[in-house]
Amino acid sequence: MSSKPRYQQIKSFILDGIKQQTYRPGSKIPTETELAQQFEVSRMTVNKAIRDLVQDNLLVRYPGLGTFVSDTKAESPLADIKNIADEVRQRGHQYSNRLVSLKETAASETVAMQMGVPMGTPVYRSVIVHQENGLPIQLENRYVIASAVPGYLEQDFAEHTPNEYLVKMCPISSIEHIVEAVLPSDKAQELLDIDANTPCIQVNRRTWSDGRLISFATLTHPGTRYKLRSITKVGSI
Amino acid sequence: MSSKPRYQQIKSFILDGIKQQTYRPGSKIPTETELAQQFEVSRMTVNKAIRDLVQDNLLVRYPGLGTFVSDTKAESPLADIKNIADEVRQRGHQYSNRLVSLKETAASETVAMQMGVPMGTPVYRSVIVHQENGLPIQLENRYVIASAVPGYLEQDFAEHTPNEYLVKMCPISSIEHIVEAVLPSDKAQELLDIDANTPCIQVNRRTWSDGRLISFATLTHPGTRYKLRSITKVGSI
DNA sequence: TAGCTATATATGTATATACATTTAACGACG
DNA sequence: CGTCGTTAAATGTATATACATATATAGCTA
Repeated sequence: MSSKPRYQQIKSFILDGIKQQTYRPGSKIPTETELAQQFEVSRMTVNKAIRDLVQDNLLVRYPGLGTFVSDTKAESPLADIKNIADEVRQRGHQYSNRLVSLKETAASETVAMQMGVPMGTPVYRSVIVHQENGLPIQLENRYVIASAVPGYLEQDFAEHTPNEYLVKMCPISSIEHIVEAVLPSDKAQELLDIDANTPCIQVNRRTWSDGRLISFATLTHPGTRYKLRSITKVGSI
Repeated sequence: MSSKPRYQQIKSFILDGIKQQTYRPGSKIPTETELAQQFEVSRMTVNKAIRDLVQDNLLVRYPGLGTFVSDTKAESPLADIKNIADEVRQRGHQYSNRLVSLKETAASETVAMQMGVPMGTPVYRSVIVHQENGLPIQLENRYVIASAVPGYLEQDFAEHTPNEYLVKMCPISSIEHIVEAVLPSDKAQELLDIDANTPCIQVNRRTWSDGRLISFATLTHPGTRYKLRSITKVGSI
């Protein structure tokens, strides 16, 4: 019956303010002292809440000035993969996809391990083939923690990808990509219309929202049809 | 003349311990209380130092158990592949390499195109096999604009990688990575000791210093022995 | 023997307080 | 009119302390 920690409540308050546009990008949020008075907590508790949000890139702080809502969306290496639909359209090509499977299931042992949840936890699983000008370029096999994204099964993925729905529902705070080279499984060969000897890039992606892991996906691209590109600005060395 | 904050000194102490392998991946570091006594600071100060390192994915904490050095693969936002030597050593393994070729040459047509210089421009070319515990894990084929990095040929690459020398010589301002999946060339098969059907990740990397392109490299990893990992904080809402 | 119960240990949260550092703004002075 | 110094405001660092929570272990009990 323990309620959430006080600093979590303050985080939620600020997060809501950002979502509701009460605090707009670039604008100043109340000072630590003000929030401490408002919530009747010590300044250090407010400090912890704000520190967390700074870590998530939602706020920036300037000593002597105040705390402000970030206006820059951190440019992400591998950001391109994030929105394959946009990427395809940006090339002036036609994007389409084919929903192979979409259902609620219980986490298997391997899935449970990847997602750090108990075996049998309810998850949504979707299998989608993304196509560029009708040619399959990516096989997406995704698991989502059911409790985190209600309404996932009712989505129409013809127009919007599952990922687009995800980022709309919960603010993604962190993404992990593990990239490897593999040969395609039988199922992948069939769905991507390639033969057994076509090397593929496989991206294993996990996303977190506010510290909680909410999705795990494997994205398989035929090496002959797809490349990942990332440009990184380096501060100083 | 202000010295560094106390918590920074404690961070450095722990970081050094990790680098020197005093604290190995998976092992337990001293408790907050112990560190507080050792440094004669309050527990909260130690807490701050450790929190920072947890945020950087260098440590993981378990309530009731202790604080441990992460054993996950070097968190390389692709940019950090640059230091494969460190990455290997951080895993507690032995790094070595084999210099296959190192000489000055004139840019061929394809190289010239990749680097955006006239054909025949003097470049240094090096071919190196990087090894983890004696097993080849990366084939590096690198071209460097000769005028940008004098002394490149005289380097001893046994201890330091070409990349380490590069970043020491010129401050890298930008890095481009293009990742693809390929099957290895005959030469790559031989040097990496793999067969023709082993899928490989090939990273094509170009680096700029102060707006000028200074190097182009292709890094080939057997998919069975190497994965790229990247974690990205996202600021979206 | 299986299971329950302290108990010790280590991290997690929270408070009240103090002083340091950074920045903007105001005002006095030349 | 511009410059310098003071002050106020805000975040940054640090301490001492208290209690909460999570985990493993040892010992007791049925």
